[in-house]
Amino acid sequence: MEQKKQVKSIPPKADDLSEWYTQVCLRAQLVDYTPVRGCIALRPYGFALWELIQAEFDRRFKATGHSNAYFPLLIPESLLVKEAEHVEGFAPEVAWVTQGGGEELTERLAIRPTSEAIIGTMYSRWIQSHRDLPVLINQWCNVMRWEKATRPFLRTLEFLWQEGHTVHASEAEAAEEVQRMLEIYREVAEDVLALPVIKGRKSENEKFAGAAATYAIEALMPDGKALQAGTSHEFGQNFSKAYDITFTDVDEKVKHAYTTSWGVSWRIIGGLIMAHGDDRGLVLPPAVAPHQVVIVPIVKTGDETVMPAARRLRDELSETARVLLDDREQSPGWKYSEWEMRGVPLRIEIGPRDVAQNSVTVVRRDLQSKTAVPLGEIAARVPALLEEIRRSMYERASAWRAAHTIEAAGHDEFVEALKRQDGFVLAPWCERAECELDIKAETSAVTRVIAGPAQPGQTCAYCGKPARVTAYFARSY
RNA sequence: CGGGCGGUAGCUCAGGUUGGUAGAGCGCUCGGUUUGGGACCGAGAGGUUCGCAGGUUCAAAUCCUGUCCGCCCGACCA
Repeated sequence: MEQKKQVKSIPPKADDLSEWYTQVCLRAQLVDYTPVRGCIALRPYGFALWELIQAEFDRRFKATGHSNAYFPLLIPESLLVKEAEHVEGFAPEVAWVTQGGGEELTERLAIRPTSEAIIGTMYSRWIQSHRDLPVLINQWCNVMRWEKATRPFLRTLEFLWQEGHTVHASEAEAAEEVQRMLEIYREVAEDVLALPVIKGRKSENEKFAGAAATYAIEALMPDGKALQAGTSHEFGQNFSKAYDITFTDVDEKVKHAYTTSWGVSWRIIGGLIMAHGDDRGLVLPPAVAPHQVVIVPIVKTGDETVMPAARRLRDELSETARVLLDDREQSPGWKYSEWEMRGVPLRIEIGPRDVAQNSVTVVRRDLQSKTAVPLGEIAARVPALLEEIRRSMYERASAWRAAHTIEAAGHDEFVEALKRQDGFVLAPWCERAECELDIKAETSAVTRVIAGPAQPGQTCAYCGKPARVTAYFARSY
């Protein structure tokens, strides 16, 4: 019908992912830029999305015995520097407070880039006996890292995240914790957010500053770059020695404990946006969509049947889903575009024709499919439809990732695949740090995670030395 | 941090080279008609004067210098 575009649309996702991404973030009203460089404002719709994601993680943390707590934003420099590798890793991106109350501070205070230092310090006071262990605490908070290049959600100076910090009597128990939490990250990413990820250990170069081992989940973005969507770290006794976290064990000996930390940030929202969005805008996974269903009434002048029917429908559906009845003055077409941009999974159109036929028109955001559904059946079908959308989104993303993951064994094949920058390249690798740096210099790709041990006799796809592992390589965000 | 581009109404942008005192479309407000894919008509408001600070000039949105912010590429980065 009316094809003239009154409102500027966003560029096609495939043409310019960066611009598309920025436009979707802004026009879906998730975030806005602020007068502070690199710091975004989370608007109500974006914050609602974050709260729903938080709830999915938080529920699982609690179910595995963790409690939430809160620690200071400011960390005295003397505490931060106690773990040498840790401070070296974070030093370039720490912001410092040097004045307070109009006076120069005697010791400058770091704005936390992460809280190992302050939490470790507190733990040393709280733990004396093996009976005090394990300590299973999580903190939801903001942190700050002085990044040079920033983008909404993916890399901002200040960001919201969660950091779990646990203490254990044995290395084995700590290792188990690290895997348990990594699995929760995978579960939320895949089963809730429909975001397929690979799970594995990080290389020496890529691991967390001060960690004995780092594990991560990595998602693949449409431009072939990998996005680290969650990390879980084994610290061994590195931090317990630095922060003096000791306990008297059953054998009456004083021992250093084993600690872990694990974190997920709002960066995962950036992953969702890029993985699922399309040329019309955002496509949200139903489980975390602030509005799972939007009802758009089509009211002709003089009609008195549509609005009451729409309100009844809203009340009925609200028992099982988050429903919004959009009764604003704008035209129906305007609302369709608006809610498509904002990623609402299901739209229900109800007009005089529907009312007359005792049905509604249901439109799926992921497929843009329109179906007439009898009014009497819609309430029962919404939950199933939402689940079907999640499954369909996951399958589409999985298929895409599978098509962009290749195995390479020989040097030329490996280098060419990485230079195409088209996705994950799985290859046998020697696990040497120098080799990884060489690969990066030539292809700008790095290891994302180590999938497992190499087959006996395999050689490194890049340098030809004996392979120790099989690793996923890609460029990264 | 290096290279490139940009900043003028809420938004998208024109004006700039040839300095002369700021415009369009959309949005917004009011009234009316409308409403099945971003409706239409009429009236109206809206810029401390063009990111900010200096400079040149009788005169700067326009020229010069610096600076801040944003975007892209690169470097860097759990």
